[in-house]
Order: sequence, then C-alpha cells, then structure tokens
Amino acid sequence: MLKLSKTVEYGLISLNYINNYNKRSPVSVRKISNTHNIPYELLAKILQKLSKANILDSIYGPKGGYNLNKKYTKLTLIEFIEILEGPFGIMSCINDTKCDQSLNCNIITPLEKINSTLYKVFNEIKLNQIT
Amino acid sequence: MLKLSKTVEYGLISLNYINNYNKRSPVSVRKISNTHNIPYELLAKILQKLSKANILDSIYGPKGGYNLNKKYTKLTLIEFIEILEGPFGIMSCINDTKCDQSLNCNIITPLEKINSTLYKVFNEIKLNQIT
DNA sequence: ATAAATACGATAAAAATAATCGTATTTACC
DNA sequence: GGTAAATACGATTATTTTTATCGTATTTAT
Repeated sequence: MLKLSKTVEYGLISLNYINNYNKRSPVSVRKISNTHNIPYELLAKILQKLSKANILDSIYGPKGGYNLNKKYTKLTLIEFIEILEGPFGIMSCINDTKCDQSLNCNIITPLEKINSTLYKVFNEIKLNQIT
Repeated sequence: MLKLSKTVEYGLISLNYINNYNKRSPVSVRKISNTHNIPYELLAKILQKLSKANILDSIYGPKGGYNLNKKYTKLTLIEFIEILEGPFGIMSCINDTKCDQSLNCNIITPLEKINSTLYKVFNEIKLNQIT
C-alpha cells in the first residue's frame, strides 16, 4: 500500500544512470539492466515509454541506446509517475468512477484533500533532485 | 500504485460512521456493512484489528458492537495506516532488507527523503479531520 | 550480411489484496 | 436454560494488480 511500483523505481534508476554516464554516447537497455540487476525486457518497455513521452531520445542500431531529452530538465516527479503509471490518485474513484461506496461515501471529501496535498508534494519534486 | 487499500478505506468509513452515530449505543459490523456496502467478513476483521489496537471498544452479544475509544481522539492517519497495514514505506527496502538493487542503488537517498516527507504529511493529519 | 540495438503487442507468472469459510465465544432476551 | 445476534480469529480461496517473459519486427553500424 502506498508503494512506488518497480516500474517507477526502475525508471528513476535509469534516468539517474543515463544522467551520470558519459554524455557523448547513448546508454543501452542492456547496460542498465546488467549494472542494476533489472529484468531486461521489463526495463526495455519502461524506457520505450519514456522515449515516447520525449523524456529520452532513442538511437537505433549497434552503439544505439538512449540519451536524455532536454524535456528531462524540467520534469517533475508527478509527471514522471503519470507517464509510467497513468493518472495519480490515492483512491481509484478519483480517476475511475466505479466504486461500491460512491452512492454513500462519507470520506470522499477529506480524502480528496489529502490526495491533492500529495499531488502537490510530488509536483514540487523535480526529477533532477533525484537523478 | 500509491493507492490506499480497501482495508484503510473501510476502516475510515467505519470510524466516521461510528463517530456520527448515536453515541449511546454501540455500532455493529452488520450495520456498517449494510449501510456502506462493505463485505461483512472483511469489515469484521478490520474492526477487530482496531479493537485490538484500542481504537475501538467492543461489546459482545446482541445489541453489541463497537464504540470509539478515547484513544481515537489523538490518532493520526499514519498511526491508523500502520495499525491496519504495518510499517509505512514507499519502497519495500525501507522496512524489508531484501531488494535486488540494494548492492548498487543510485536512488535510495532521495527516495528516503521523499518517504520521510510523506510520513510527515500523514503524521500531521488527525483522524478526526477525516471522520 | 550480420549482429546489436530499439519497438511493441501478447501472454504468463508471481505477489498483493480482497473476500469467504468455519468454528468458537459472549451475552441479551424470551 | 435455549436461542439468536453479536464479536474473535485462523485458514483458505478468489481476484486483481504487478512484474516478468515471449515473439516478432525494424533500424543501423560494421
């Protein structure tokens, strides 16, 4: 409960790795996967998502891999999370409408407030503070 | 990801319900289960945990049920969460030691800081603000 | 041409969460 | 005293979510 997913953790590890790697050459999935002991296929998918969202630039072929896109510089943690996991929300009823309690929910108002507090916390964290 | 569990939601709904119910008589699991459309057996377990933690006082027999214990007044959201779900942590490596990345983790320090920020946020929320 | 890389949909496995079952105990009320 | 309605609690099952793998296609350096 209230845990970051492996997807997000692996993504952060990767951005950190790429950011601290020799900027001249792109970093391959294989390299990060080996160095940080992350399942290759899974990591590949994560970096593909970040590439699609223009956080990373991809380079095909041997000697290929990923570089940081300039968009990375301004990225907040909440944006990063939402790229990888979809809309943020501590209750599913915030994004989904289906909920067995929705017709008679006595906690929705305070929980929405907490949700927005957490959103703000994550929104104030810039990715380059982490990576 | 980063979602409250149903257990915590059901627990909050219950405390809210009991707090707003006629204080003279205890509230039964059946009553809350029916009113808020929550599976009976599951809810029973949750209230038993809260009773064991002295957040609720239980009364046996017909006309029995649960009342709020005075401990409830000072309860924070983080305490409540930890009673129902165990130690708080946005990464499992904070409470558990097992992690495939632990020998070579490049994000642990900033994540620990974020974890402690979130802990503080939840620690400043009193349960009577929600219920 | 080949090998090393990204791209991506589909599926499978594992883990976590949610729900149910069974049995025991307590107590109000007839 | 018997019965029914309530809590107590361990064990199990079902469901959902998360994590991991598979298969195939495309790109490009050498």
